[in-house]
Amino acid sequence: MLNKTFAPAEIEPRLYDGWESSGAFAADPVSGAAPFTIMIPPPNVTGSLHMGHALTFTLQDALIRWRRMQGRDALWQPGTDHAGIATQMVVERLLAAEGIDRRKLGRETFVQRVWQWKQESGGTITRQLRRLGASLDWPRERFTMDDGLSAAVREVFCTLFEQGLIYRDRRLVNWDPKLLTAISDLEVESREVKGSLWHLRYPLADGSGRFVVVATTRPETMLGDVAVAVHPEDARWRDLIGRDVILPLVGRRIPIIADEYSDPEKGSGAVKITPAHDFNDFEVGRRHNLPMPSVLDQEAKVQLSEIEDALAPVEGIADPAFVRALAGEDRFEARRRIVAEFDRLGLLEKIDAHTHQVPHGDRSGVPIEPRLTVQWYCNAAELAKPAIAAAEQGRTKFVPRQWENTFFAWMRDIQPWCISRQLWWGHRIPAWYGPDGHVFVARSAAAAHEAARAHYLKEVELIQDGDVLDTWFSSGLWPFSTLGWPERTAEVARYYPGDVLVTGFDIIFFWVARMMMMGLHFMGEVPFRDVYIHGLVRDERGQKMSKSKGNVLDPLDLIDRFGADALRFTICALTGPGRDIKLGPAVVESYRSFVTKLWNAARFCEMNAIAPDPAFDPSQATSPLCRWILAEASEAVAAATAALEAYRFDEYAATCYRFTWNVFCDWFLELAKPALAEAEVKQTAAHVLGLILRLLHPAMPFVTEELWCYFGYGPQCSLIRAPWPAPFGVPGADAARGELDWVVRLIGAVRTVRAEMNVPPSLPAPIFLQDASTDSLARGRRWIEAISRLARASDLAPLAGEVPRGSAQAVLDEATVVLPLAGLIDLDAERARLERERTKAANEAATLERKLENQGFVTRAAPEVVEETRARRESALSEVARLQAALARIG
RNA sequence: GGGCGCGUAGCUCAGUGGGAGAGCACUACCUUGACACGGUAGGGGCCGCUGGUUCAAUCCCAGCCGCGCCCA
Repeated sequence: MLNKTFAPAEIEPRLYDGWESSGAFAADPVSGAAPFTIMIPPPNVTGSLHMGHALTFTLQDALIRWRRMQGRDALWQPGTDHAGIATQMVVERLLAAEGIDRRKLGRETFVQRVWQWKQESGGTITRQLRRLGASLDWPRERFTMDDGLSAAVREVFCTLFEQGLIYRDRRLVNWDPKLLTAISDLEVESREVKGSLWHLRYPLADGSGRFVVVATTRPETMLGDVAVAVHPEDARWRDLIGRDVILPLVGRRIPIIADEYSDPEKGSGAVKITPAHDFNDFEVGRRHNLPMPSVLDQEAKVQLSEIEDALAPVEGIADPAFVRALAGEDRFEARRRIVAEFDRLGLLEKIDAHTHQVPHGDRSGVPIEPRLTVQWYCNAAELAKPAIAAAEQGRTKFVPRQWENTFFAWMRDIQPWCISRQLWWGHRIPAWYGPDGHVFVARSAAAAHEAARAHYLKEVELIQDGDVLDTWFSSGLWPFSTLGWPERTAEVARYYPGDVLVTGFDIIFFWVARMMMMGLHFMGEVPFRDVYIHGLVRDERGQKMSKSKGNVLDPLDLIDRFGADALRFTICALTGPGRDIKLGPAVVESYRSFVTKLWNAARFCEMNAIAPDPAFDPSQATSPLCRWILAEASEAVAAATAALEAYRFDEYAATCYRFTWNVFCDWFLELAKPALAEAEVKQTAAHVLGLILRLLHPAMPFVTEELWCYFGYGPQCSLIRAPWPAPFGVPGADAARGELDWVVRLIGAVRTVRAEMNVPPSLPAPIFLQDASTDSLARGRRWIEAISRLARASDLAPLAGEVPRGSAQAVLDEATVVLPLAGLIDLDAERARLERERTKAANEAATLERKLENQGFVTRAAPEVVEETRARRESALSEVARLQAALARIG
C-alpha cells in the first residue's frame, strides 16, 4: 500500500542512483536512433546551484527526457567551465586567508593549487544538479581545461592566427586596475555615478592672458593631455584653432585642434584630448597624429615616465615639483590634488554636479581604466558574417523570435574581441617570442622551436606569452570540443550540430554569438538548430534576486521542503515565452499539491486493485465512460506533445494539470467509483494512469517513476525510457463525449441549485426532468447511480403531471430540471435566482439579436459565423422561455 | 536618445478579429471510505488611455501614459 503522503526525500536519491547506475542517461553513438543533442551551458566550476540554474536545467531536462522517451538517442552533454577570473579569485582568497600571495607562490605552484581546489571543490554544482533530477550523460562530463578541450583551443587559435583572424595590436583596452588584466567590452558594465564636471582653464601660450575652458569628468588624466579640441564650426573658438595652450601643471605646449568629436552643446564646447586614457580621445589622436603618453600605470596610479621630459615650470601655471609629487598616487587622490592645484592657481573656472555613466569591471566592481597596451585580438567582424547569414536564413532559429534582433544588433556592430587576459588560470596563449620579439604561434612548444630554428637558422631561446585566453574563447568551442574535436570522433559526426541550446538572454552575446562564429568557421555548420531563450527568475515581487537584497531563494532548500518534482513542475508551469518568472515558496508549495493529488489518485487506484494490463487495447473499449476518458486522454497527449514541440512549457504543464486533476480525478474516478469492479473500467483506469505518468515524467520524473515501478508498468527505473505516448483513435468517441458531457452538466446544474438554495448536502432529493427527450431520459437512467451519488439525488424520473409546489428548477438543453424541495427552500430566493438567470439569458439573446439585425454583419461576415450566431440566439431564446415558464410555476 | 518587451480578475499570468479564461488567493457550505496539500458552489474584470481600420477590436494600425530590460 502506498504511503498516505508522498515523501520525496525518501525516493529521490534512490531513483536517481538507479537511473544513473543503469546507464539510463547515456547516449548511444552506435544506436540506429536519430540523435537529439543539448549541450549544457557549462556552469562555472566555482558555482553552486542557484534559481537561474534550476530554471534552465529543469527546462533542458524536460526536453531531453521527453525526446529520450520518444526514442531519440538523447545526449545531454555535461561539463563545467574553468571561469578564469572567478576561479583565480576564489583560490587567491583562500591563499590570502593563509597569508599567501599568489606572486610569492609562483605561477606553476599557483596553477597547481587551482587544480587541487578544482579536484576538491569543483564538483559542487554537478552534485547539486543530481538533486534536481538532471539526466546528464555524466561519464561524458568535460571541463574546459581538459587536455582534449585545451588541444581544441590551441588548434583554433593557431588556425585563426594563420588565417589572419587573430593578431596582436596596440590599442586602448578596458583595463581592470584591481584584477590587473584586460577585459572584453562585455565584461564592462556602466553604472550611474554622481560626479562632477570640472571646468578647467588652459591659458593660451601667447601670453595674452586668454583661456580656453575645457570641461572634464576626469581631471586626473590631464597630465596626459596632448591637445584641446573644438568643433570646427564653433564660432566661440574658431579663431584659436591652430594656436597653442600651455598645459597647466605640466607646462607643455599643446595645440588647439578642430575636430567634430567636440560637441558645441556640451560644457564649454572645448574638450581636452587624452588619447591614452579615453576611447574617443584615442580616435581623435589617431586622426590628428598626436602623441599618446600614458600617465596611469596598471594599478591606475600616476606614472610620469612618459611625460617627465616635457615637464617645464611656467610661472603661475605649472610647477614640476607638484607633478613629480604625484607619482605613484592613486587616481582618485591624484584627482583631488590636481583639482586643488587648479583652484590654487586660479585655473578652476567652476564645478558642476554631474551624473554620468562610468564603466566598471563586472567582476571587480571598480571603474575601468582605458589603457594603451598590446593585446591579442580576434577579428570578430569577419567571423560574425557567416553567423549573421545563418540566423538570417533560419538555419539557427531563435525562440522567441524577437531575440534574433538582439543577436543581429550586436553582431552587425561587433568590435575586435580582445582575447588575452593577464591571468594565470586559463589556456596559455600558444605564442612564443624570439630574442628580437619575433612571434611564433604554434600548436606546441616543440613546433614553435622548430619554426624558430627555421627562422633564425640556429637554436634560440623562446619565451612563451605569459597571458591566457578569455574563458569565452574556449566556451565558444564547447559544442564540438566536448565531442572530441579536433579528433574526428564518431561523436563529432553524430552529435554536431546540436538540436537546441537553452539559455538566458544575458548570455546571447557572451556565448551564443561566439559558438555561432566558431562553429560555423571550424565545423562549417551552425552549432544548434534552435536557441531557446528563457527569462530570469525573480522573487515573488518581481525583484531580481541578489545577495545584497537578501531575497535569494535556494533551489536545494525548496527541494528539501517540497520535493524536486514540485519545484520542477512549478518552473515549467511558470515558463511562458519571453517572460521572467516570479517564484517564491508559496507557489512551489501550491504546485506540490498537484504532486500529492497525483499520488493520492494512484493510491486510490491501488486500493481498487487497478493494475496495468499490456493486453488492453483502447480501441476495443465499449463503455461510454471508458471511451470518453480515453478520447480525452488522447487529446491531452496531442496537446502536451504540441506544447513541448513549441517550447511552451507553461501549456505543457497546464495540459497535464487539467487532464489529471479536472478530468481524470474530478470526473472519471468519481464516475467510475462503483464501476471499478468492471474489468474494462479497471483496465482503462490503469491505461490512463500510465499515460499520465508518461506525460508528466519530463516535468516530474521522481514521483512518476516511483508510481510507474510500484504499479508494475515496467521494471525498476524504466519509465525514463518508456515510449512517449502518441494520440490514438477511440471508436464512438463523439457519442461518448456527448453522453458524458450531458451527465456532467446535469450534475453541475443540480449542485448549483442545491448550493445556492442552501440545501444541506446530507439531504438527498429526487430529480425530475420535464420535457426531456427520450435520449436524455435514457442517459439519466444509465447514469442514475453516479447522478444520485454526485448530485445527492434520491431518484431521477420524468416529471409526471404538474411541477410540485416549492420546487427549484434549472434549464438543461431541451429539459427543465425540477427539484421538489417544498419547505426546504426560500421561494423568494428561488424566484430571484431564476430571474437573475433569465436576465442573463435575455441579455445574451438581445445582444445576438442586435448583431443579426445588422445588415453589414449578415452580408459580410463568414456564413458559418452568422449561422452559429443564429443557433446561439435560438438557444438563448429557448432558455429564456423555459426560465419564464419556471418562474410562472412558482407564481 | 535608439532598440526590444510588457500593461487582461486581489496576485501571477494564458488567450483570440466574432460567446472574457486558468492557477493561487477570497467567500459559503461539506470532516462523503484516494486526497482538508481535499470536495462542492460562488463572488470578482471600462482586457492602460485616445483615435483609426473593419459588418465586428481585448486582439490589427497610429499616438499617448505607465513599467521593465538592453545599447549609446
